[in-house]
Amino acid sequence: MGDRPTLQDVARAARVSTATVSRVLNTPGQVRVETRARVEAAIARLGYLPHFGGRALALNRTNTVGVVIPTMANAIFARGLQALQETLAEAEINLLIATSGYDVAREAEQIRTLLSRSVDGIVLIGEARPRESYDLLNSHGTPFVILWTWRADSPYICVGFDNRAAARAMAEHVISAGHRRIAMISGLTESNDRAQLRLEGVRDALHLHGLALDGAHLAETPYGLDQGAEAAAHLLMLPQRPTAILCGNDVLAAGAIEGARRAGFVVPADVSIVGFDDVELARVAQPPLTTVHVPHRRMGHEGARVLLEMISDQGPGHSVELETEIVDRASLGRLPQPQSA
Amino acid sequence: MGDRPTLQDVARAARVSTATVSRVLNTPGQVRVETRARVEAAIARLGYLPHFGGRALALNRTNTVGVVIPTMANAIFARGLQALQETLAEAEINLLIATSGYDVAREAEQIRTLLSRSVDGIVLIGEARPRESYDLLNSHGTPFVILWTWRADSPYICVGFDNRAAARAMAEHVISAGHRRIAMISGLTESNDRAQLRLEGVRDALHLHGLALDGAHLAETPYGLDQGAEAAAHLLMLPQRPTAILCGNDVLAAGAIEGARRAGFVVPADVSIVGFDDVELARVAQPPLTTVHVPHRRMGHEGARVLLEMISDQGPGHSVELETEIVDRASLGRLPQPQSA
DNA sequence: TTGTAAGCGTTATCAC
DNA sequence: GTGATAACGCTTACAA
Repeated sequence: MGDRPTLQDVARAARVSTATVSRVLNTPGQVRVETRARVEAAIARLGYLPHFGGRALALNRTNTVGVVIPTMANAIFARGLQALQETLAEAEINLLIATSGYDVAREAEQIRTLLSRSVDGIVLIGEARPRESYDLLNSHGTPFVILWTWRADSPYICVGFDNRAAARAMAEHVISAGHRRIAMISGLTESNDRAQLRLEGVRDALHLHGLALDGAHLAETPYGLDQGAEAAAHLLMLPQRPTAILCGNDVLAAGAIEGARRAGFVVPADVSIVGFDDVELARVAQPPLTTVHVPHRRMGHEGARVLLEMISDQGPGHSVELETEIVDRASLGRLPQPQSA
Repeated sequence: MGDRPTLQDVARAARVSTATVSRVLNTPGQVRVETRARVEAAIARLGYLPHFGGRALALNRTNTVGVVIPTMANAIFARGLQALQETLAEAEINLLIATSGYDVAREAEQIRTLLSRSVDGIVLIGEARPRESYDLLNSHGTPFVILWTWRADSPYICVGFDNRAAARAMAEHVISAGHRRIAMISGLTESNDRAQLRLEGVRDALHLHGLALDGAHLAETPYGLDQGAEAAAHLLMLPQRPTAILCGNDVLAAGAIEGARRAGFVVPADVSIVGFDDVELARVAQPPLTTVHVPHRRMGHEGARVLLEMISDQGPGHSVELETEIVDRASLGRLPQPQSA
């Protein structure tokens, strides 16, 4: 006990060579039935399990895909991962998960670790990272795909959606509901391209309608229920009180609803609040959140599929653009159209 | 590109032996400064990263801990994992995450995979699994800890809480609020000891008060918002309509609130609904859920700590019982005490 | 159909 | 301080 049996041990027990045991494991067809039976019996009796390190060394393949996500605490990443894993599991591939805590230096470190482990492929979130990380990835020739974002002219293989366009569409939606005094609670934008793009998308739409997001009406805060609540309370104290608050994700939005309620405002009668992501929280919040539905499961499945292709075909891979969709629930209210634009 | 540099390559480039390069990497103090500088330059220039497989073979250690959870789609596991990972990361240990989908056979398979990868330790959820899995674990001598459950007489190292006692306490709480017609929406109990224990705990408390949970008042369903809603709608159609519904977790409870509302009932005026876990959903639901707070972050941190001890000291490890706590929010209403028991 | 033996990239035990 | 060299467990020509 404690001393793990090796191929040698199995070979001895079955009175064959290690090569034969290896064949039983990998190409059982090449072994005579009786020999095979003897070997299999020995394997079972000893509780033998192949040694991954030895195999990795001999094969230069690990059947492992690595992924670096910002955090597992955000349900949307966890759920995307679940989908990713389901598809990888079908190909008998395991997932090595690392987190960066939204910190680029930590992410770079995690990428090194994954490469060091000879993962067959890597999944990353978003495009924003130092050149060195991309260089390292390329010099090792390890295929990688980027999730949660998609741009027409991205030099990388992306399986995701256009954050900017999606946010712009949501802002348009809010504007066409009659809102003019609009505020935003954004996630931290530093080295988070999804947050940046969503903010830009909102700005795009406002600009198109001759509106703007002045500093006072933009709150930037880490994702969290409390942070959303606090930001909303603050925005609602402003002299030019917003009639609608766009949030960088559903957690912030759910928090914002709570903050608004505590400050004595009724959603959406007094203030409209919309989210982004469409997680369970959006459906449970009261009023239920009008939000942008992100196809997180499809993203996971497609991402896995594309990466698997790159791994087996050694091909360049291809990006996939996924569609988002505005889910109209009840947190967005309609305002009478103002007389003058 | 594509062909990863090895220790040999670095050694050649730095005009030293592989042994010296290895020393620079592992025990830099033993190498003369100038030699070290030369080697480090070569490492940087070549973009060398140690080969994990080779190292695993030579060291018989992988700096990896494996964990098998039912699913990442449930936020509570994802969050527990996040905490687990934070503590492991401090010890430079990586997490290999596998999911079982609440299926014991798949879990057994995943345990084999983890052992095959020579993980230094394993984290499992709950105690319910076939003897063979435990035998395999023991025969390999790989330390493991069990999370999410704790029993005084468990033969395993557990870092968790007493699910039965916690559920009993919640049921007592509901009873002492005056409820007598009580129903439960449980998660699937087959090979899920947490779900079983929570159900038993509720039964314990009811029994103590001369009450019982007849078949009609017990719904067993997979975790999910829709499942909770459906189960609640069904229970509320019963002739002996329950005044309180205990749920196996917060997702079911949040769904139940939705189901009750859609069926025209007001929570908690018409029916009280309580949950278990205390995830974000509980706070966001309207009315906010009265639920059992599970210290998922502490569980992750403590679990990691205990496992790390077992790995380094080779000691037997020790279980840790964590306390749960009832969080009173607004989904539990008080009923006038009935005249007769 | 089976066995022999080289090689995968690292670390560790020796000498020097 | 540094260099040979023998493990570590596995796969895979090549031989038999």
